[in-house]
Amino acid sequence: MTDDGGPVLGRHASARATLGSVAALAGVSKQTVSNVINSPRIVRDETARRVTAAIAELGYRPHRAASQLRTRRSRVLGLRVQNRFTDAVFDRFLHALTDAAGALDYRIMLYTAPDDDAEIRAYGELLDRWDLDGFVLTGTHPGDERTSYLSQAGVPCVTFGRPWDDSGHHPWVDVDGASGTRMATQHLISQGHRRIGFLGWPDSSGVGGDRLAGWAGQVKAAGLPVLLPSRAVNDAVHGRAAAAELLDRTDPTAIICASDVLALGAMAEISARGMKVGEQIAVIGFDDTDISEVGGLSSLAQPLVEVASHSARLIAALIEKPSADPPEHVLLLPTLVIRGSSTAVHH
Amino acid sequence: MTDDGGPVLGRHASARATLGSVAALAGVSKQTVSNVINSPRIVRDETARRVTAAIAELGYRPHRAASQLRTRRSRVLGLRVQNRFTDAVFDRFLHALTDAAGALDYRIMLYTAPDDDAEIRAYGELLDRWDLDGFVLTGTHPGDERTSYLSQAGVPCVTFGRPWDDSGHHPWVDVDGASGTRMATQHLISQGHRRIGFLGWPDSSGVGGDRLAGWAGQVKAAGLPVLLPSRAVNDAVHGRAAAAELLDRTDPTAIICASDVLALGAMAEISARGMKVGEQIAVIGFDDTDISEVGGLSSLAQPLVEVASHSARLIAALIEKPSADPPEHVLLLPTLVIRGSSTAVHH
DNA sequence: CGGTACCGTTGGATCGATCCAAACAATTCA
DNA sequence: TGAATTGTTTGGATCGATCCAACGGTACCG
Repeated sequence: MTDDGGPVLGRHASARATLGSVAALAGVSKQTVSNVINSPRIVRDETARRVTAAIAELGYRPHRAASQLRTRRSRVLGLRVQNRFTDAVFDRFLHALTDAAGALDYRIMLYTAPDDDAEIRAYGELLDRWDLDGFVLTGTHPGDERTSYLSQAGVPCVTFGRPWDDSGHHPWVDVDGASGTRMATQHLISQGHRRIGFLGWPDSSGVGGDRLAGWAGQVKAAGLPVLLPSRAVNDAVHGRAAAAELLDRTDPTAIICASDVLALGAMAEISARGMKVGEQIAVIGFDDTDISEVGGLSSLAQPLVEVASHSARLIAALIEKPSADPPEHVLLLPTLVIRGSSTAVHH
Repeated sequence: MTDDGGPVLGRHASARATLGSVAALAGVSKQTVSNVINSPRIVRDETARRVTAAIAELGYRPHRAASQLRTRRSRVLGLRVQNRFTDAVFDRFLHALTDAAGALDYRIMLYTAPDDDAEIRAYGELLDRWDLDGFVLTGTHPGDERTSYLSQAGVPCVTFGRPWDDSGHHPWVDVDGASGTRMATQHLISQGHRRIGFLGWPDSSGVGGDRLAGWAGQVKAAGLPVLLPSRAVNDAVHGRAAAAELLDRTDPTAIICASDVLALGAMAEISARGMKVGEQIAVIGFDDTDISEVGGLSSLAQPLVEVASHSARLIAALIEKPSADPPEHVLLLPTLVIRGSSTAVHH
């Protein structure tokens, strides 16, 4: 079999390039080649040029496993695949994170776990066998023990989501849900609404509580009645039932929902009652998923690309120079995307 | 610092267990320990017992990078994160695949690529630097060059999706969309429908063509009019417009859609015209996403857990014994989940 | 002119598992 | 009993990159 041209797919080259072969071609030692790659400053310019040329000519790519064996650094981050994250948000985040990590030369390795305890049990294997450099955790919640476990073990991690109880000795990135629902409320008020309800999740702590608080605060600040929220687990069927209850009990002209899925349920209920979404009752969702676009649903969009790039940046920093500085926290604002569900004329 | 108890998190143990330390404890050579793990049959029972005990006592876990350096096997599979797969299907597949691969001691590593060419360009780096053992490809389509590229390079791969043109020299797993839409059509006929339309994607080859063919075949076989399908790119807005066009042009009493997203658009249009979905016009979607559950949309559910476990099994087999046997192909049937959108009384 | 300092470079040991060939033990057969 | 056979176990080299200690060379200083 002949070499089929170039180092595009190393597997086919007659012999894959190694530090040694590059060194031989450049007429220097292996160590110098390594230095050119890892600590360019200590190498003389002219030497560096020769080595760089040799690297290019051979299409040399450092072999991770070899490096990893010596340094105990894998350049791989662990990410748990959630069964159902906040709906359709997870896969967009996944894509953005893979990109952002890749830009810093990190890769994402997936794992699953039925619950947090199982996840914690899985860490040992992922660290011992695979040398993961760190974890990106999503879906933080009150009582979350994962971060304290990891930081105690000295393993770098970032969370997408604030720590809801401990003081947060790790870096995190989050989206300010309260500001989002505050914006949504303000928008509805400016459209003339006076009875604005909230359709949330059963759990009033964590993310759900945050989104609820923004609505409640703004409604109260405007001197409007704070209608008791209705609650449902995050699927459209329960959302619809809870919306029905909310409509019957509080007679609102607008409903802000903790998620698009709940909003979908609410819209279904409103339509089923022969009313028009946006005209008789305004609805605003959260997450700006496909659902929103179809249904003409106003919704709060999370800046997932930014969340991902900050996450990658923070964990890379933590891995590369474990500093004593206080960890950085990033809180981003969602964007209100206005569609027909909150702007059609009403009354 | 003292050893904080047990090998749960190896990083903290005073010294991590290696083949050597296990061998010393068991009073055998490193090679024998390795044999116990990798080729148990050639080791005497009593020796194996001693070694196994030592492994347990030290909480030994083989270090992948070391093994990988020697064997060129990483036990890692590459998977491209699609921006938008067939909606909400991807993240469920991802979860199932991570699980299924994990059960065979493989891990999933993600990568992104804007298009197929970029993906092919990315293979080199993933193979050379990371030693990926193989790829799980999704979203196959006519003209797909990824599989031929990989098989030419001798890299194992499985596809979720049939090869739509080449003869398929690689194993694949797919869901029989035509059978699905055939079942859906039959179901509608049994509900008394005579004018059954189809709302599909612009591209009539590949997945979309398959789903369309099932509908067309069954309608024709029943001696009913084959109404010219309407087509739209896969989002609800275009789906709604295309549904409007279909309703105007062919006056159907039922519509089968190539996806739930399109079905959502269709339902929106039907409601907007003051008609009731299921009563005046039946709708059936594809993928059985959350959308279906809320909207009471009948839909074809893909058996993603099975797809994932077959995919994992097939690629693992290919990696572990690259045989000359013809590659295995698995075609699974979707399940028709019947809801109100296709059963409410009509006429 | 010898000594200290620094800079760039080098050889060799090392990470932890697996490959291979050779050594050893147990069993069979002439 | 000795030789041939089969079955287990072992030492040492190896994968490819990085760590570390030591090297020769140039510059500067007293």
